[in-house]
Formats: sequence, structure tokens, C-alpha cells
Amino acid sequence: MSPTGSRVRDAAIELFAERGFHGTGIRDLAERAGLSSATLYHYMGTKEDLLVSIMTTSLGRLLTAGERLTADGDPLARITALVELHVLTHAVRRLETRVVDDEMRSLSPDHRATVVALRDRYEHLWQDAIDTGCATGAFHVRAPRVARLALLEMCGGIARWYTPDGPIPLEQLALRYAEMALGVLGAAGPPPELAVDSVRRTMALVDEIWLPD
Amino acid sequence: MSPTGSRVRDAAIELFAERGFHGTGIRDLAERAGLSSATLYHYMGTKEDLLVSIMTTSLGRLLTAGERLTADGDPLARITALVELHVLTHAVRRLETRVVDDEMRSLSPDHRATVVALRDRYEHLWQDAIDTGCATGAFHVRAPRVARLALLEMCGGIARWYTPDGPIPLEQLALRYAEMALGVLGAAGPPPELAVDSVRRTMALVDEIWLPD
DNA sequence: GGTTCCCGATCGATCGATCGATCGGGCATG
DNA sequence: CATGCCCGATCGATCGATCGATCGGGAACC
Repeated sequence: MSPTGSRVRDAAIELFAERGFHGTGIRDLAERAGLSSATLYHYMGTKEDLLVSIMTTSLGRLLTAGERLTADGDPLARITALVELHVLTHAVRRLETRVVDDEMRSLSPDHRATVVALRDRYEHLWQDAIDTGCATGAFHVRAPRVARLALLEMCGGIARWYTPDGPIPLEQLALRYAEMALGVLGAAGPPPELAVDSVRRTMALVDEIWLPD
Repeated sequence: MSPTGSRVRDAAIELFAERGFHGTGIRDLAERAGLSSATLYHYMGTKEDLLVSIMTTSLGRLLTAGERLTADGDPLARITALVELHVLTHAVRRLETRVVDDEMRSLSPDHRATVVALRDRYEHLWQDAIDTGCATGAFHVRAPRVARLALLEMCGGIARWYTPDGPIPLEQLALRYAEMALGVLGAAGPPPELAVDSVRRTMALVDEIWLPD
């Protein structure tokens, strides 16, 4: 994407996250990007196209990363990696993940269907790890589907309050969330040094997939 | 409130939850309430006044209920009751709790300060129960503040997907969330019959505080 | 001289909010 | 009981502002 195109996208992510899609005007977008409102349309389609593009690329990266992290490993390792991935991305890409999570309702039906399909594929990675863990006896959950929804909300919620200035380093935060998630699933955690290894591996993947832009 | 005033408020809750505050027009509101857009202003102040009123009454009820449920009891009983309360209200009053949780950003600074103050008082009930439980050894959490945030997001998230038609009765759902919350806190759960008693008591309080309208 | 980039001007539509006017039912006065 | 008045409730019309989007043309670069 052209440098100006990226500026437009970044401005949109900031404003959509801050004020919401309907709360952001074309002129706000243009001002933030340092362009006239007319020039904006040289770099984007409609305002909704811009939203859809932000959501699909963000969700697409999350899905790619999730698939790589769950390609092998036992259920405990897989769910741990997914929790770390979800927490880390929602922290380091706080604004765009908020847009993805909060602006689904602003999409027209067909666009929404596309985005929901992506989200469902991602959430299936979680459900599969949880169900397998329940079957092997690694997890003890009475309602696996509810557990998936609860975990996703819990981990994604970090985007609503995280700031890099907080007292707890991000790596520690991811460890805490992994511990809490295993508590939700009624599972015993791995030895601490293995947990740290897992977080470092996940952080490296997040850097690899999210940094090149 | 007058019957028509209630109709206006109900319409606003539905539309704000469905389309967002900025996504809802005065004329949408009027149509849903069965009035002209002019008549709307006989029953409300500005559109934002309507939003503030919805948020403060909803949060006020939650705070009242939370204070009553945590007036006595050990930390485990208190956090269990808070989880049940949060889950039950976010399920039975799904729309208005979504408005409270999602539309904070649509408020002007002074109105937001009012609502945030209410929310902070409510969340302090959670933090106090968690901290006390950590001090007495009932809970085992490395980062109590993070645990509070994680629990609140996990429990409130039910408003994003709950429907009464689901396969799991609401009472069971509350029990599952209480179990998961104790897992997050590293606490042993109470015997099943005590847990059921707690949920029934919380459901009765929710009915008492939320039904009279 | 075509292509890319950019903008001032402007479009019709819709926004939140207000206007003056009307209707009808209670209520005090005679 | 009848009359005249008041007022809550309601509406159609309309306000100025802003919305998302488009146009034709200028400037810069290859």
C-alpha cells in the first residue's frame, strides 16, 4: 500500500476505535490523515469499504497466526498459544482489534457475512482445542461452548484497558492470562519455564505477522 | 415515568444496542416509539440526555444490587454472588447492559465522568472481594487487578451472545460462570447444593430490582 | 502528454433540534 | 349544568449544520 494509503488506514483505525464508525465523519478522517475529504476517495472506496478492509486484514492475520500456532501440539499447548496470541494482539494492536470486535454491527449484511465467516474460522480453532482437551481429560469443563465464549471475551477485553505504560510488562500479562485461562478450563498449568518459552514463541510470531506494515 | 416515556426509553435501548448511539437517528427513535420526531422532545431532553439516563439507571441498579450482595459473607461468597449478578443482569437485560458497556465513548466528558464514577464504585466491590480473598488465602492470583478486569469482561461478554432460546437454562449458565470465575481465581468451589442456593438468591434479587418497569 | 496525486466547490440527503399551531380533556367559575 | 380557560400532548414544517460522495480541473512527475 502507498504511504498515503497507510496514513488513511491508520487514521481510520484511530478514529473508528475512538469514536466508532458512525461517530467518525469523512472530514474527521481527512483531517487526521492530512488530506482533503475529496482526496480521501482517491485512496479508498466508500467509508464502509475502508472498515471492511481494516477488519478483514486484521482478522486474516489473526487467523493465519492461529492456524500456525495450532498446527501441532496437545490441547493444553494449543489453547495456551491461542490465549497468548489473542492477548498479545489485542494489546499491541489495541485499536484495530477494538474496531474488529465492536463495529460488526456497522457492516451491511453481505459484508458482515464475510467478516463473520473469518471470525468463525478463527473461533473454531479455539473450540477444537477445547473439545479435544475435554475428550482427552486434560480439561474439565461442563459447557465447552460457553467456555470458548467466556475465554474469548476475557482475553479480548484487554483491548479495552491495556496501555504500554502499565505496571506489568506485556510478557507477564500474557502469562497471567494463560494461567487464568487454564483455571477456567480446570487444567493444571505447565512448569513456569515452559510457559515462558511458549509466550516468547508466540510474541515472535506476532511480531512477524503484524510488524510488516 | 409516563407510559409514553417508557416507550421512548425502550425504543432507545433497542436501537442504541442494535445500531449504536451515533447509528440511531432521532427519526428512527420516533418511528420505533410510534411518535413524531417533534413529540419525542416532549419526553426527553437531548438525545445524549436520553443515553445518560439509560446508563445511570442501569448502572445504579447494578451498584445497588452489588452492594446488597456483598454486605456480608466471605470473599468466596461475595465474588460468587457478583459473578452471578453480572451474568444474570447481562443476560436478562442484555440490551441496556450492552448500551452501558459499549456507548461510554459517545458521552461528552462531563457526562462520561458521572457514569465512570458509578462504574468505578461497582468495580470496587469486585476488587475488594478479590483482594480480601487473596489476603485470606482463599484465592491464588498473581495480579489481582488484572483478574478483576478479566472477570468483568468474561462475565459481561454474555450480553454479546446470550439468547433465551439457547440449550442451557440461565440458572445453569450462571453456575458455569461461577465455576469458571473461581477457576480464574485459583479457588476451590463450594459444594454443588450451596452453589445452587446462591444462584437462586441472586436471581431473586435481580428480579426484585429489575422487574418493576 | 499521459498518469498520478490532490483539492475547492458542490451535490442531494440526512442530521439533531425547534417552531407555531392544533387538539382534547380536566377544572374552576358562574 | 354550562361556559370559558388552561395545559399536556401531538404534529407538520422547517431550521442551520453536517453527512457521504462526486465533479472538473490544477499541479507534479515520468
